[in-house]
Amino acid sequence: MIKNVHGNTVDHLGEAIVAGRYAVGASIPPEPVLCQELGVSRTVVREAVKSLIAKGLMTTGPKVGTRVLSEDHWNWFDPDVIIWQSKAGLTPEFLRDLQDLRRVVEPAAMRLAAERATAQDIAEVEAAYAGMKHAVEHGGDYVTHDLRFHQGLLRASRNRMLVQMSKALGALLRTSFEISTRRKDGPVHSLPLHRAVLDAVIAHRPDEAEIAIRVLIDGAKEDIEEVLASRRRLPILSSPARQLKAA
Amino acid sequence: MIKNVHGNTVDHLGEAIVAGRYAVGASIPPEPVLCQELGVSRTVVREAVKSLIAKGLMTTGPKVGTRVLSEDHWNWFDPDVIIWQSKAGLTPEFLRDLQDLRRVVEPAAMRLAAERATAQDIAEVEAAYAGMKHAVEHGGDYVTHDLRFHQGLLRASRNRMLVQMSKALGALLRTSFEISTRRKDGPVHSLPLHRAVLDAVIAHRPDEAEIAIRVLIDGAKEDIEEVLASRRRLPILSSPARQLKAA
DNA sequence: AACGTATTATCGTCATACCATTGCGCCGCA
DNA sequence: TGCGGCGCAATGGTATGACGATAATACGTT
Repeated sequence: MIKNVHGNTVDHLGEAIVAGRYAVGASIPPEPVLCQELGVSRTVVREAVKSLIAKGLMTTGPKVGTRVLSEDHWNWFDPDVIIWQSKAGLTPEFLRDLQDLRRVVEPAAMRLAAERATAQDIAEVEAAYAGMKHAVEHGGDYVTHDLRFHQGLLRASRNRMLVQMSKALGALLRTSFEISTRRKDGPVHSLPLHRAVLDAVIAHRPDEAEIAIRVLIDGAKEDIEEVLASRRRLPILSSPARQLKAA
Repeated sequence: MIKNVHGNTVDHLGEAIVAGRYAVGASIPPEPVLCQELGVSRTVVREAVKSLIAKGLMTTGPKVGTRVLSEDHWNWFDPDVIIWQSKAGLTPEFLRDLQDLRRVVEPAAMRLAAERATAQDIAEVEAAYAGMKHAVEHGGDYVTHDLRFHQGLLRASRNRMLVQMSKALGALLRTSFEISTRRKDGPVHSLPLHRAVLDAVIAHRPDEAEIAIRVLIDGAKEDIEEVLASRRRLPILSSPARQLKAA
């Protein structure tokens, strides 16, 4: 498990920062101290910090130390940052922001997908749909295929920025889907809705695709809010994001 | 000008990669060679590479070398990546992607802003508007205030993701605005349109705000397409993005 | 009391050495 | 002659130590 020291160090520090374990604006322990705490060389610490700087989490300067930046400086579309946030605990604000984003991005992306999707794009999404259907009928992993379905459609929009978002949204979608599927009959209900989206895209009907995805998202929204409301007393949702790191 | 070695190295490599000077999938020269070419130590090269890895531009591995990843792996919302892309030359595809994104994001953001904007948000945008008005009436820098206007409204959406986009969109918006203002009477025409957006937000009317911003964006779209079409024979647009680095 | 200078803590850069991984070619064997 | 395993070496990964640059702090001078 102790594979590469660098990655572990970045994760460790990134998680700590995103979790708010260091106050924003405050200085992190000096390099030599961190070296000792983490049991790694200064080289590793410095390279890890450079990575975090690149992600907008911190700044450094001689004598001023290494300071944590405020949240509106992070690169919120960096998959790592999203994953760390997921692990740190999905706050209502974070879920709201992401849900807003989904409502903004996916309908528009479906419109573009309906105009631009290639045969290969469609084939991939069909495969994902088949997986979902199989999971509903014979049991199995529904969420993974659900994720592939949505990301495939995002990719079909043929817009680099939207594709980037599909990566960033991965963690949210997975969480969202796991919440939705927690309700009995969740998949059974949502399957035809997915079919409607896909059919509209195949038929090159942007308006229908947009409407269909809206229905889907709003359904998920209710599920999330419901679970969120009942979670006040519950512990943090176990982080499902780790599995994304492979991609 | 030779301030910090690290930043220069990152910029140098980042630009080279985004400009396509290294074929995707191909290996970059080994570390020692880069050290010699750039005249810096191996430490600096490694830290720079770590930064670029964090931005999704490359991967490394023992013996396999440092390979540049394909475009759909970059973090397209990283301000640096956007700037490098701008410097490398704004391809029609890139402009199309960003224009699509603007059409997707800004109307939705205006809706949210109309619902959530605080008094301070409004004040900032009003200040920007005043700057625009002053520039129109007495001459001066119009584009900078135009940029502040739009970014202020994005921030007013109170959504971290959208705020992040406002930073990433900065380079595009500036370019877009400079193209638009190149036409005589551009500012004179767009000023009342900006006023309409701001008024709608102040009045908390999401629908009106969305419509108003749509008019604004579509106007800019025409300008961009026109300039783009007439640019076939012209050299690359001089990069205006450098000035954003201060922020 | 105010200002300028000296101190010093901390990051920035460089240099060197050795470890770990892995692609590739060599060698031996069938 | 063909194939498979084994070892070499290239390349990034990590560790260490030294010195430079910078800016916050404290001290001393006016």
